[in-house]
This record gives sequence, structure tokens and C-alpha cells, in this order.
Amino acid sequence: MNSSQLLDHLNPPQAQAVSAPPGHQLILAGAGSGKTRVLVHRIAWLIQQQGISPHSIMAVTFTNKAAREMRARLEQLLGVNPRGLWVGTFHGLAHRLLQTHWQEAKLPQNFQILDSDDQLRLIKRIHQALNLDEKSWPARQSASYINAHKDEGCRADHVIETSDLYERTMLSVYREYEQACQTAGLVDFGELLLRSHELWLNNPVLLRHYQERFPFILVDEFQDTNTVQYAWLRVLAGQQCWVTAVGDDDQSIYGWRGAKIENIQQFDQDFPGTSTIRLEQNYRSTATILQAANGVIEHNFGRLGKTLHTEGEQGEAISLYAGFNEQDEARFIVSQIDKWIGLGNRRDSIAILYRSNAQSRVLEEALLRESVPYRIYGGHRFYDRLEIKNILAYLRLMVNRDDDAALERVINTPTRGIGGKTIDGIRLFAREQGCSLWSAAEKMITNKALSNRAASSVSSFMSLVQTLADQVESLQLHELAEKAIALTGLKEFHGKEKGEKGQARQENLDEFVSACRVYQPTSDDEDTSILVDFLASAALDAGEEQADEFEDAVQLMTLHSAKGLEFPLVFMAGVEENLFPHKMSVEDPTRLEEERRLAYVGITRAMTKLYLTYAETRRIHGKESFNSVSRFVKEIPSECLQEVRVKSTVTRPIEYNRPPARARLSDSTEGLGFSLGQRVSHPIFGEGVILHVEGSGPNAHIEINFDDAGTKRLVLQYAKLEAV
DNA sequence: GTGGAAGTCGTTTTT
DNA sequence: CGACTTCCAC
Repeated sequence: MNSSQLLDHLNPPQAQAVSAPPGHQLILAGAGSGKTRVLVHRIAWLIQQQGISPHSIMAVTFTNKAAREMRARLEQLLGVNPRGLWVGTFHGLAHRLLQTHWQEAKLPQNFQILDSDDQLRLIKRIHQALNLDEKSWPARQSASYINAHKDEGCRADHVIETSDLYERTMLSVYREYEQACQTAGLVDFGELLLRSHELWLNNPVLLRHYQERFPFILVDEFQDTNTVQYAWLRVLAGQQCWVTAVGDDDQSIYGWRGAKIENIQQFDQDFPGTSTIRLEQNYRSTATILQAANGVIEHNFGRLGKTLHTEGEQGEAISLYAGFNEQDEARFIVSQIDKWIGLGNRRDSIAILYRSNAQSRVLEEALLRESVPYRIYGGHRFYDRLEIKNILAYLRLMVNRDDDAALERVINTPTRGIGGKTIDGIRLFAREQGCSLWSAAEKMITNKALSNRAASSVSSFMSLVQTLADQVESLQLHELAEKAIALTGLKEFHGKEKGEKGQARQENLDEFVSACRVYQPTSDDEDTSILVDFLASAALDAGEEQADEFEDAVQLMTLHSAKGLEFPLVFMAGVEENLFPHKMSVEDPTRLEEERRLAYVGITRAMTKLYLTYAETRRIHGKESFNSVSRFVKEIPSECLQEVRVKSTVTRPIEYNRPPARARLSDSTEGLGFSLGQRVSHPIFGEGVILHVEGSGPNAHIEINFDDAGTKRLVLQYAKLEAV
């Protein structure tokens, strides 16, 4: 492929970014402006036109999915697999470094990755050891303290001691936690980055090696980098590497996880001579949708400033629907979906986006009622399931006997008579000795420090693990997994669980064996065994692609997980104050701006048609709440919006909510002159809206939300209501 | 060690 | 409201 071909079909700024001479680049790429395309073409350009070896290029992404996609597109563009090129997530690359240089990083060779669930368990244990009661010192709080500090590149030793009780306690937990991880050979997500950052700082020769190896570094989704990631990057880049950062400050939605939007704002100061290129032409959405998105995001301050434009069609207006309640909202969405599919469109051209996962249920029910196939993204990852984590824990113990998190998980799973008492004893001993639980148990058995019964259970557990570990070399990965499941009795154990759960768990265990069977190692390192490699990928990679991916289904997901995707038809559900923006964010201007960026992300997912829906009444945590339409809707230029009014049924939505069973309820109120949603007045409570009616006739219970007095339940015949 | 009752708490979650 | 945890009685 020659240079003109590489630049074919690129607009001027895109071509400029792709063919720029070596140097630092900041590419501000608006939604749908061909960001990945530019990145991939840039790499191809370096290789083909500049004669740069793929070996000299590192491309960093945030998700495994993005990394895979980049690799695939590059391969397609180049016609060959670019060997030697490093493409991966920050965490994946950091892990690779630590695995290669485990000695310099002061880690055991077979260190394991601690995921957030294991992390929390470990912290709970530390709380117990420190006598912190869960009530006043929730483990979650410590977890976020630790993670936030690690994200900032701050170790316990770096924290300045204060006399503040909270700070002191958190710090002591942090210290203990670091200690526990070190003895167990465990590394959490933040630690991967922190540790590899320190690895370079402490080993100039090593750093030099990598700096010379990677004169070209490209980073995707740069707005999502946190402090350590940025520091990591700066250290690696040093003075002699060229960095290309691609990102969009308007799509920074992970601030709550430590992402620093400042990084993108500061890039050109830290990397002198940076040329900034803006990609503002959008190839995804209609002009109307873009205008709406621009209208919303303009309300944020301190933006780097971009205005998306398109040469595409004006498109249809954005529809705004006010549902009476969340059921009505869901019903409306499904009816519009039916219409769209009726026009011959595929279901997977449709996405329903929402702010919080709790919203998905009502939507699911509505889809189910109309038999519309759907798929929910997010939720539980395969490798996060209980039964899978159990078998993984056994596999981890085979690799590293000191992995305390794994041992804690399965020492009594399936139950083998090792109760809390025994485990407490082992923990205490391990603490005193500063050793892992496994070696504590070993020592206690030789010292006869355990009761006979406990000693025999513990040693049978240990020899079980040992037996399995002895076969790691000789068996295939899936054979090993199968054997482990059989020998440990996990399958029978989970099968005993009642309901369909037990069976589902057994099936998942089978699926796990198949996953092992088809597993392809990611690294071609012959040093690391396939088991070690597999365990790392189970921890770092969601195992997202599931089998049903190919089924034509409506896509449901949170706004966060929609980033990077696009759909011809998009519904944004629940655009209400206190839900979106979320009520935890409305007070704080910084967080509110992040919510607004989330709205911007949502709107720009839509290609041809966008619906915004909200509910005037919504049940949240079992309580009715009444929210007005989201401020973000009001920020959309009114000429882009069109309100959808549904016939006359609006005042009596329950009638078309669940026709046969519930219609009678509204009849019963009708006889007395009232209907759901109607405004009424009460002699004491004043004016309000009828929310719900239970029962019929004069004894019917009627729930009313009064403007001043709040929600009350009254008996109809005594309430002395008057229509307003 | 289980199962039921009672209590709790309630965003978003690339790794 | 409902998912999740915790605690207590068998």
C-alpha cells in the first residue's frame, strides 16, 4: 500500500494527523470523528512510510476490547500481523513488564492478580485483625481509600501522617494491606501500574532499555488516564520518545475512578512541541443529533473546545416522551422498537441506554412481554461468578501456594469441616510469623498446634492442592481444570444449591472447562506456563465475548458502557433530575459536569434517531419519587426536540399499562369521579396528584402525592377529595 | 452448616 | 422494593 492509499478517504485533519512528521501529537477527536481509524492509520503510516519497525511501537488502550479491535484493524490494513508491536491495556502491559522483571520488581515469580472482589475480602480480614467493626469502618471505604491512593501513585509510606482518626485508621489498614499482599504475592489493579512505574524509576538501565525500544507510543482514550498512568507514560517516554495521545475531554466520564481530565489539558505543557489536531467532523450522527449534543456540552466550562459538525443530513427531530411512570416509559420504548423493527431494521441496531443498572429491570419486563429479544451488557462477568472464582482459586493455589486470597476462598469450599475457629487460628499464626496462610498451616501441623480433627482436615485439603499441583506440567489446561473440579468436588457442591441456581452453576463449570480447552495464550513467552497466562487473562480480561453475541437482539446498557459504540436508533431512558444527573452529583459542579459529559456521550451514540424518555413518577428503592425532566434536556436547542404526546390515554395510563387486570381499578375511581394522575384537593393536605388506587368502591385506598404534605394513603370515602 | 429472619442500603465500574 | 449481608436457632 502506498502513501496515497493510506491517506485515501481521510479528511484533511485526519490525514494531517496520520502523516505528521515524528513529534508529540495531541489529537482531540470528537465523538464519531474517526478516532480509531486515525490511530490505526498512523501506526500503519509509521511502519510503511517511515520504515519504523513494529517492534518500536507501543499502543495503549483502556479495554481489552479496544486493544483487540486495534490489532485486528491494523492487521487488515497491513495485510500481515505486525509482530513485535505492543498493543494492550495499561494494566496488561504493566503486567507483562512485571512478569518479565519479577525479580527487579521484588515479586515472587508466580504472583497473582487480585481483583476487586478478592481485594474487598482481604480488606475485610484486615479489619477483623485490627478489630475494626464493620459498622463504623466499612471495608468498602478502606478499599476506595486504598485504590484512590494507588491511582494517585501514593503508597502508605508516602502519606503524611496526621492525628486525624479517620486518616490514621485508613493508613494503618493501607499498611497492613500492602504487607498482606506482599507476603501472599498478590498484586491488585492499581498495584500493577504503581509497581511497574517504580520498577522503571528504581532501575534506570531497565528504563533505558524500554525507552530505546519504544520511540513511538500511542495512547487511546487519553482523557481517561489517571495520575499513575500518566506518570507511567511520562517516565517511559522520557526525553526521546514521541507520544501520540488521542482523546476527547468531552467524553471523560471516569473521573470518579481517578481519571484526570487535567492530563489532557496539560499534555502540551508536559510534552513540549506538541502539535494539536482537532477532529471535528462527525461521520456518525445526523445534524440534528449533533446540534443537540453541542448544545448540551456547551454548558460545561474549561473545555478544550471542539464543535462537531457534519456534512450529513439534518435528520429527524429528537423525540421526547414523558411517561406517567417507569412502566409507561418502558412500554412506550417497546412500542417504538416494534415500529422500527416493522420497518425492516435489525434489533441490534437499537440501544436502550440508562444511567443506572437498576433501571434495566422494568425495561426488560416490557421487552419480555412483547417477546423482543434483548441483550444486557455489563452486569456480571463470567469470571466473576462464584463457582468460577472458586475453581480459579484452586488453580491459583496450584501456581502459588502463598496466595492467601485464594486459600481463604476455598479452604472450606466445598465444606470439609474447617470452620471459622480453625481458620482464625491459622490467620493469627500467619500474622505472628509474617508468613502466608499456607505455610502457617504447614507449620501448625508439624508443631501439632491444631486439634486432631482440624489437622486432618487441613492436611487433606493441602494434599489435595498438592496432588493437583503435581500435575500442572503433565496435563493440558482443560484436563487440569476438569480434574480439579472433579477432585475438589466443586461440581457436586454447587449442584446442591437449590433452584435453578445449582444447575446453572454446574453448567458454568462445564463452560469453564471449554473455555480452558479453547484458550490461546496471549504471550509467546515460553517462560510462563499456559496456566499462569490463563489466570492473568481471567483476571484482566472480562471474557466479554459470549456466544449469544451474534443473536439479533436489542442492546441494553448503561451510558458508561455505551462509550465508543454507535447505534442507528438510541433511547436514553430516565432523563430526569436526580436520576440523570444523579442526585449524588447535582450539588457538586465538577460532578455535574461529568454527568453532562455522560449526556453528551449518550446523545452522540445515536446515528439516525434519538429518543429521550422520562417518567413523571418513578419507584426508586420502593418509594415513589417525582422528578422533573432532566436539565440536560432543557439544554438541547428546542428546534431539535419534539414532544411525543400519546393520545388521550395520558391521563389514565394504567389502562394501557396492563389492560385486563388493572383497567378495573381505574373504573372504580371513575365512579367517584377520579382517575389516576388527576389533580385533586384535600381539605387538610391541600392539592396533590393521585398516584395509585388499591381496591374498589368507597373503601378503596388511594395514594396521593400532595404538593406540600408529601405522599399519603387515604381511604377514598373519608378523604373528601375534590377534583381540581 | 443450613436456612430463615431480620437488618442494610441503595451511581457509574474499561482494569 | 429487592439484593445482599448478618445473625441466630436448629
